[in-house]
Amino acid sequence: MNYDEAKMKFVSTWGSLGTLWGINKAMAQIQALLFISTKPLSMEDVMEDLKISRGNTSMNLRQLMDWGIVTKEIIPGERKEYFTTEKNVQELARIIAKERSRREIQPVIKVLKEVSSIADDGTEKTRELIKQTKALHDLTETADDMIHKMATQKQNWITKSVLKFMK
Amino acid sequence: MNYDEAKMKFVSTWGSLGTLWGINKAMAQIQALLFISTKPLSMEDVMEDLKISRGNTSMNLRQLMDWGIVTKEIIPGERKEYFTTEKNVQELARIIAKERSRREIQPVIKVLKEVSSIADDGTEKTRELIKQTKALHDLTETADDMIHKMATQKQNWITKSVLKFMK
DNA sequence: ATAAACTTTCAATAATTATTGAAAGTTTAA
DNA sequence: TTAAACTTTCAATAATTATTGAAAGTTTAT
Repeated sequence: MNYDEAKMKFVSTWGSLGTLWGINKAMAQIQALLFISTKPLSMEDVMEDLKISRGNTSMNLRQLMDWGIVTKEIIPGERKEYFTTEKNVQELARIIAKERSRREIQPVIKVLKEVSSIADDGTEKTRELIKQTKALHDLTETADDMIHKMATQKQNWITKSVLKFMK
Repeated sequence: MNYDEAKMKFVSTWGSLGTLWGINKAMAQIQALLFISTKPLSMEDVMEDLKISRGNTSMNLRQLMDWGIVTKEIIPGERKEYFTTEKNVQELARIIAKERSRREIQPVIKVLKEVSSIADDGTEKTRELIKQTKALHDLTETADDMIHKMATQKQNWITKSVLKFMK
């Protein structure tokens, strides 16, 4: 496998993994491209490389900036805008975990709390609803908390020692 | 909020969260319905409650069974098939984590390994590709490992003490 | 064996989501 | 100020994904 093949394979695989971290294909591919680039890329560069339209590129770059994963880079003497992504995987994981939590998990936790707080009228079905949504609430909250804390860890040793401990 | 409102709210919220654990809306809603039901439900019950077609119900129940989250229940003297879901949230989390890992994360780890193993031809771009995909490989593998181990924990104390430790 | 009760399959259709491209908007240089 | 270089917006369109419903398939009771 040569460089170009490897690059393509990486970009398309990472793109299809987009769903896993809740973003669309083009967005994930653009990020992947920037992630392995040795220098900032212009919109032109991205369009050509991924063969996607200008509008698509513009919108997805904007979204990546909203997520805080990509930043504009001004290159002196250049008219075009250039883009870079966070290159540190640990930091990348932190940002993604935080954003997904805020956008998707927190709202669900809120609903689970509301639903599990309805008045217990003594019927079996109400009791079951309360019991089960409460359990989901606790699980979701714990998992969210955990992911957040893990992603926040600046060093890796703690993670590794926890893993070892859990073996 | 009364029982019916709470139920609806829970089912639709859980449904929209489907994407988070990688299944579609109908599938997540069916699971949610079974999760708070005090007794096994027939296909008829599910169809009526969620207002979805027979075909849709059948296909999604089958998928839930493939995931290992839902099981058929034979009720003596009844012709219809009845369905139940795993009621223990911890066990549910374990199954979901395992399946998602197998279906989505493992294939990506494999590609990252392949891509990060190409020959280093000494060029800057190749070096960057190798370096960055290696970092992603390690991160993905560690995260996957971690989630897997957490979900496997039968008791909760260890999780709680780890969280406390990380505060 | 047959028919009723039920489930599955799958081509057609609907709903949703992503993408394009061209017009409108913005910035910069002269 | 104007025009070239560039970016953004958004209605139209394409691609993808979910859903339907009816025909085919299966099981069970008689």
